[in-house]
Parts: sequence; structure tokens; C-alpha cells
Amino acid sequence: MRDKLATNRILVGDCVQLMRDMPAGSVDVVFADPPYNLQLSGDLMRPNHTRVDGVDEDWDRFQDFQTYDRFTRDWLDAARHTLKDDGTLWVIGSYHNIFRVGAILQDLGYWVLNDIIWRKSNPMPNFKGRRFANAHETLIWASKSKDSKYYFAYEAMKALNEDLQMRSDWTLPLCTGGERLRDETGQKAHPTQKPESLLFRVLMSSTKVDDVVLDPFFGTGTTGAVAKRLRRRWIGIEREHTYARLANERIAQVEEVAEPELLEVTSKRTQPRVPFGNLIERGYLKPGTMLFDQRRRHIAKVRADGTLVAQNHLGEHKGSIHKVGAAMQGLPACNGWTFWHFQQDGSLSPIDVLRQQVISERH
Amino acid sequence: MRDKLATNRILVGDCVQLMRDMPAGSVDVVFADPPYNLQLSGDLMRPNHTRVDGVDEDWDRFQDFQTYDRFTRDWLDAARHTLKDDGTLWVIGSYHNIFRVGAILQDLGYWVLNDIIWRKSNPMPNFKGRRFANAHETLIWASKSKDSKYYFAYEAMKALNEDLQMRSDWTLPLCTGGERLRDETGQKAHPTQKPESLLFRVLMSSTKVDDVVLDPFFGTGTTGAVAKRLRRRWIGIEREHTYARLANERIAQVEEVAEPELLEVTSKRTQPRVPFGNLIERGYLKPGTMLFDQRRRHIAKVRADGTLVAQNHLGEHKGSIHKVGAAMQGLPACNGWTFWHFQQDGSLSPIDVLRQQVISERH
DNA sequence: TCATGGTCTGAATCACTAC
DNA sequence: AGTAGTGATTCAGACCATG
Repeated sequence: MRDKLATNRILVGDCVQLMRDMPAGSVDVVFADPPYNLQLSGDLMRPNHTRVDGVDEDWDRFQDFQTYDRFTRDWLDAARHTLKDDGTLWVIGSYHNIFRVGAILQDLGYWVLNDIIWRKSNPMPNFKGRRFANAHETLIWASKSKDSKYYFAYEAMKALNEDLQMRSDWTLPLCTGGERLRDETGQKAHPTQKPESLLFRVLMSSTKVDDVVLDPFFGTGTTGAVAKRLRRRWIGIEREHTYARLANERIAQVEEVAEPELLEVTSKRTQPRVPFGNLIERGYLKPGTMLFDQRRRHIAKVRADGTLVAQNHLGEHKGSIHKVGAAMQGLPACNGWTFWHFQQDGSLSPIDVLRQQVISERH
Repeated sequence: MRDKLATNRILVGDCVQLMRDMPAGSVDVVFADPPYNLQLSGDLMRPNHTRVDGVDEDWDRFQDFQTYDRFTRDWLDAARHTLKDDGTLWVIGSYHNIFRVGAILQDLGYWVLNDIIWRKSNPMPNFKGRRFANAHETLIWASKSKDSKYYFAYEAMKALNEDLQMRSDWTLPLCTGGERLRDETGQKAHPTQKPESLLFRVLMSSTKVDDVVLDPFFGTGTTGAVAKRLRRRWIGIEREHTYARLANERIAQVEEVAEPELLEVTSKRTQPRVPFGNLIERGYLKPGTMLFDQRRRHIAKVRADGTLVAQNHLGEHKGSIHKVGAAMQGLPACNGWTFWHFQQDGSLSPIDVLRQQVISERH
């Protein structure tokens, strides 16, 4: 069976049909980046009156949830047919579609191993201030069934993460700059190209050299590019000729690495900052607590939302610890963490010591 | 209807029945931490051969996905009955159940606003090294329907995050130490007690002072404790008397934030509107006064009826401060309050400061 | 060559009121 | 119910022009 499987090539056509035609149990890993069913309506403008270039391609339009569910069930079922019994499936999505994908793959008998959060270091903001900034996407990693003996490169993942177990949240930047494929006019070639760093971690964690990776929504071929670099075999399925042509050109330029395990990794473990508000949420400081500068010349009161309120001869000042510290001193700027102190057993300590406690909790 | 709703108390019993009996459209926010359907089989052992004290309660056992789905549909539907049209729902879960919860709530007509990742700073490691360390849980935030005018404390969230808009990933520690409720023998009283910091952020972002928060899986009452502290009204539903008793004792000890004004959040959106003409009526600006943009590239004259007149290479423009500001810049829109400035002692100030004076005069 | 400042952009379910 | 008017709203990072 194995040698019948043509790898390292793109099949152009409908992925459900093409996967059903593949030999059963021939693929080690499926990575799928299906349409998200975003249901966007109308234009979104930035505050500077420019238009956001959103996803409005035909392939992301579905009549309703029922239609999307049928589509999802079909391709997940066909993908299951191609998978070896010990193979695993990856799917990436957002809150628009990921719940439906997850529930359907559970119904089909897949066994969820992890849900993984791609925490974007540079997401698009929420321009209208109506929701939390949507700063992540979700991947589901699942084995073909509950009892399958799937592969997981535990040690490699730990090494990638400074000798700490790799967690289920990955902080990685978007695909921008030189990595982003563009057409002749400089426009992005594909609206949802994924960063190679994401596929690197997916393939390093769940495949071995020479394993076969199938991507039924190949797009511009990020999966193939990273698979080739890591000496995995790959099969891409893509409906649109334009994307397939771009992917072929792209992958042709990729060079394989001699020893994948020696690859240098961009592990951007950027520690999230600690906002002052966290100290209140976590009970280190209560709303109403008084803060002082070191010599007790200035005094401010903590509010529930993490701002301070204080008064001096110029009037009342409300805002961040930094802004109020600056205003009270009549200075253009101030580091509130070292300026403001809290009282403990009669003596004053800078609020920075509380921040250090929060950071140390995080390891 | 409002005064019929008994708040700040725990109802002991089945949440589906009790929610159905509540008056329709009476609750501002539902926060739910339902059973996760963990499907643990057998005991999990640490490397040092001690047993992990996992969730092994009767209430977390369901025969199959179908049974869990029916349960989920029932309580989500009953919760929808209690919600005001502009109310919102929060649900927390893990990959065991969150896909089913998310898909079902979408099917019921809820409209997902965000999925939120609770990124645990101190998660339990994966002891067997067979998966990624499960270091997060997922919350879904949804409005009752697509068109509802839900409440979101955008400015408060931004303030909590040092003046950057709050993202969809929240890094917070587990509930441990003194915050964790324990029984007489020192055992944790509830296996899945959530940290108060998590509820703080949930309630600060989506409720106002005196709003009603309903928690149908109340457990040991974290939602009630934080709601009381933040001066929100709360209703808890809990099936087990033991948990309800512990929750009552716990909440009785909670102190409300002493000064309600510390809980106030300010938002430009909720300020009363002031027509520009009011500034002229009240003598803040005289007809004939010249207004400028910040760099003095544009100039306009105030007319007695509260409109402006200005000229540029495209011709003469008359109309509101916004229309004329937009026309002068060749933009589709413009906020005239911040664009136009008046001269005072040689320096320019935005006319917005005059609007603020009018608002503060009115209290 | 380096520092600085302006511009552009990324899977986005992104306003509300009065007439 | 549809339309028009008011006026609220963005973060990180790459790239480019300028000094």
C-alpha cells in the first residue's frame, strides 16, 4: 500500500472525493485549516477611515450552520479513512467554527488529545471597542480513536520550551513581512496564510522523518513547505488552481535540512506583562487601599478597575499608576511601579514587590 | 417583575427546573461552570506513585455524548429563558465538553461574542509525558441573540490592562492556598473551585453595579462572593446541600467594596449628548468665532445656528461640525468635537473641552 | 550607518439614536 | 422598518522615507 501512495505533490480538486479515493490507513497525520465560516457582513473601518481587508472569498460562505456541519462531517470522515489507526488529526479554527468541528469529530470517534491555543503576539485589535480583542485561534489535536498508540515527541517539545513541558498555549506571531506570499500587485496571495512557525511545532510534535502528512485545505502550501524542510512526506489537496500553482512554486524553493533536531527554534516565550489591575483582581490590593510615595508627600486611592484617584492643588487626577504618579509630581512621566508604595505593618513597600510575586507565581 | 426576583440567595435543587420557574427576562448575566464530562477512567498516578485527586463525583458522570448533549441543551435553554434580551451568558469548560456546549448554544440562537482563554500560570503538569500540558480552560461569552445590545465595560477592561485593550487570553493562577475552601479534614471542599480573580474580570467586564448575576452551578459560591464584593446582585442554584451551606458561610464573610464610587466606570459612550449649538446658546462660543484644526491647516467660522462654514479648493462647505470637518479633510467621516479647536490666549484647545464643561455643569 | 517617525496591515461575526 | 446623522474607536511589527 505504502508505495502506491504518491507523495510530495498537490492534488487539485474536491478534498472529500480525493480523500475517499486514497488508500485507507495510509497517512500518519492530517493537518487541516478548513474555512472558518466567518459570517462577516459589511465593511469594517479602522479609526483612520481605512477599510479592513477581511475574508470575503466564496469558499468561506455557507448558507447556515447545518450546511457547514454537513461539509465538516464529510471531510472529517474522509480524513479518518486516510489515517492510519495510530495516526492523529490537527484542525485549526476560531470561535466561529471550532465548536462545531470539535463536536463532530468527537461524534465520528476521534479522541481529543489536546486543544491548543495559538496566542497571537500581534493580533488585529478590536477597532470599535465592543468586545475583547480576538487574539488567538484554537487547534484541536485528536487521535483516530481512544485506544490508538499515537506518536508524541515529548522530549523534543520540552527541549523547544527551555526544558519545561510544552504547554497547550503557544505564543507565536502572525504570518507577515517577507514570509507572506504576495501576487504581482503586492496584495496578499491568500487571506489566511498560516505562519511556518506554527506548522513547525505541529509537525515536530506529532510526526517523524519520512512520515506522511496530508493537508486537505492546502492553500498556498505552508504545510508542504515545512514538511519538506523537516524531511516529512506531504500530500496537499487544493480546490483552486491559483493557490496550487503558488504553493508548488513556493515549495520548490524550500531546502531540506540535514538534521531536523538541530534546527534552531524561535521560541518566543514572551512573558505577558503584569498590568496593575491584576494585583486587584488577585486580591493583593483592595479597592480603596491608599498608596503613598516614599516620603508620604503624595497619596492616592486604588479603584476597582486598576486606576488610581488622587488630588493635589491642580485638581483631581484619575488614571493609571503611571499617569497619576506623573500628574501628582507635575512631571511628564513616572514609573508608577516604583513610585507608589503600600503600607504594611506601618512601613512602606513599593507596589513593584507585589508585581514580582505575580511574576514568580508564573514560573 | 423585578421586585418579585429574590436575589442574594441560594436555591437548592435542579437548575433546569428552577430556572424555568423564574420570571422570563429577569437576569442580566448568567455565569455557568457546568460539569465537564471528564471521562476519566481509573486512577491517574504521579511519578512518585501518589494518586492524583481528580474529579470523580457522580455529577460529572454521563453515559455518553448524547446524554451530555441533552443535559447541556436543557440548561442552556432554561438559562436563555431567564436572560434579559440584552443579557449575556458565560460558560467555562475544557476540551472534554466545550465544543459540545459551544455548538449547542449556537444552535439555540445565542451569538458568540468571544471565546476567552484562561491561561493558567500554574497548571498541573502532564505526568505521563504523552500530551501537551493542559494549561488552559476556555470560556465562551455570548449574547442572547445576534442583534442584542449587550453591555461591555470596554474602558474598565482597558484600564485593567494598563491602557491596552483587553485581549481574549487571560493569564491568571489557579485557586490555591487560603482562597481554596477546605473541609474539616483539610481536603478541598470542591474539586473545581474557580479563582475569584477570574470572576472579578468576568463580572467587571459584563455587569454594572446592582445587575443580577445567575449561576446555575453555584458550587461553593465563587460567583456570589465576587458579585457581593462588587455590589452586584446574585442568584445561586446548587443541587447539593453541602456545597450550598459552605457557599452561604463563605459569602456571609465577604465585605462589599466600601465606597461604591470606586466601582464606577466612565465611558464617553454613555455620557449625555450635547448639541454643538448649546455652546453658542450658552455663550461659550460666539457666532463668527474662528475654529482651526490642530495644525491650523483648516479654518471654519461658527454660525449662529450651530453650523460651521468653511472653504477649501473644493468649494464652500456648510453644516455640522462633523460634516464640515469631514469635507475639509476629504474623509468619509470626522469627529468634529476633537477635530476643531478654538483659540485661547494664543493656544488651541479642542471644542470637546467646552462640551465637558457643559456636561459637568449639568451634573 | 543609525535613529526616528510615519505608514501600512493582520481569519473581524466591531454603534447607536432619532426621525 | 429603513435612513440619516452623530461621534466613538487600534496594537504590534515590518517597511520606508527622512535626517
